[in-house]
Amino acid sequence: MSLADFLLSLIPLDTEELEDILSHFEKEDIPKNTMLIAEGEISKRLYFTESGMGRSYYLKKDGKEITQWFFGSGKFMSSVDSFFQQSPSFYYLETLEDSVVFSITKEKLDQLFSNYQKMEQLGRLVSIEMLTKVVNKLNAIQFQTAKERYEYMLEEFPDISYRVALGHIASYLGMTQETLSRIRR
Amino acid sequence: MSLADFLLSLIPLDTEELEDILSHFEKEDIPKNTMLIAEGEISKRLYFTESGMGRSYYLKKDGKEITQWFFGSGKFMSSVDSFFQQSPSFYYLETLEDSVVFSITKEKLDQLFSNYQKMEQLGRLVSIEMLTKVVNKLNAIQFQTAKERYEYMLEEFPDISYRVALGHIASYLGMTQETLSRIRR
DNA sequence: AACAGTTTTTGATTTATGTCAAAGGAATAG
DNA sequence: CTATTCCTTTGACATAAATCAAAAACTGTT
Repeated sequence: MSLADFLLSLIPLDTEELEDILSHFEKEDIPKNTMLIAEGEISKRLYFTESGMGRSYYLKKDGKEITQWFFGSGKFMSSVDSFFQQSPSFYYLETLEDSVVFSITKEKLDQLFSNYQKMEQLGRLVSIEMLTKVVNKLNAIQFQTAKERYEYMLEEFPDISYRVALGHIASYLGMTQETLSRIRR
Repeated sequence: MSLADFLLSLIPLDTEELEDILSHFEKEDIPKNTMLIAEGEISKRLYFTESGMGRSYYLKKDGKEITQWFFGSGKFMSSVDSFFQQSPSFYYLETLEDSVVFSITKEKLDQLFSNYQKMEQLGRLVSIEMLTKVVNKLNAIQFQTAKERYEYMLEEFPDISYRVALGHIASYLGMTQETLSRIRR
């Protein structure tokens, strides 16, 4: 999904406004397995995924990677708190496939927020959508068996299950790779 | 924390604006154990908690209550998706203590959003703060032992642990009451 | 103060999932 | 095309936490 289509699906914009807003973003082609943000860095850019796939993850004390979220086409990805608070990121962000993204800096986004009330509104709508999804995942994780969690994932993100490595999905769902492998069989 | 203080802590407002914004809210005294929203209802109001405490919860298929979130002083409470999408609520919302709240309808809030860009901004900031907290909880729940989860709770919400029934906290943390009781000892 | 109801604690047992280890498959690079 | 590395599956065993059950400690009400 293109950024223009995404914007228009949430807020009405005339051609001029749309052009101006898009001009604040930069298109980038990013190869798979590229790190966009590392732990401890301050996230400089927010990325809109036009095509491809990314994930955020963090490292547990024992060094294990825990996938925190997957970002597919039509989604914004970033280390949310790091980008908005300009604080060191707790997460890594990387592409899992060759991706086309539109990125924007915090300064430019703030310009958009102050120039367009509609962009504030968009920010609010996107945040609430994300909040709802995270809450859904939390409920799924918190009181369901490993099998039910995998079924939740198949429903909520059907494409991810075959595009992404098993280990990434397992940690996303809060279980080991071995358990997920047994469930799938 | 009063609603006025809360607003001013996030966005600058002159006296007139503040007065006007506050006039859209209604103050209510709500006794403890009052149900504000039941499952299946469409949430009519968003509540700002000035004092007291509330929680949202849902029922599993087996009838067990799962606490989804606690709302203390200075927080907005509602069934987020139900209120903003005006869809049937998946959650119950109830007070756990006598509470003073300021409530607002969706129509009035939308008026505020369109009259004041600053209110859109506030909506965005509040959503992102909530998103960050939910993500933190998710991380805590997903890969920590029951004991570590309880410790996370003591840090993040120190007051809740002694104001709220054990069973409510246990389900919030994704464990049984018995387990939490053993951890506490 | 005593009762009824609720909430918390304690004990014994079961179970889902984690851990460790190794083998089998698939992907990537030279 | 072959070798190296990475990813997935399978097996045996360990363990944290759930379940079931009952006793003990609170709480509020008459």
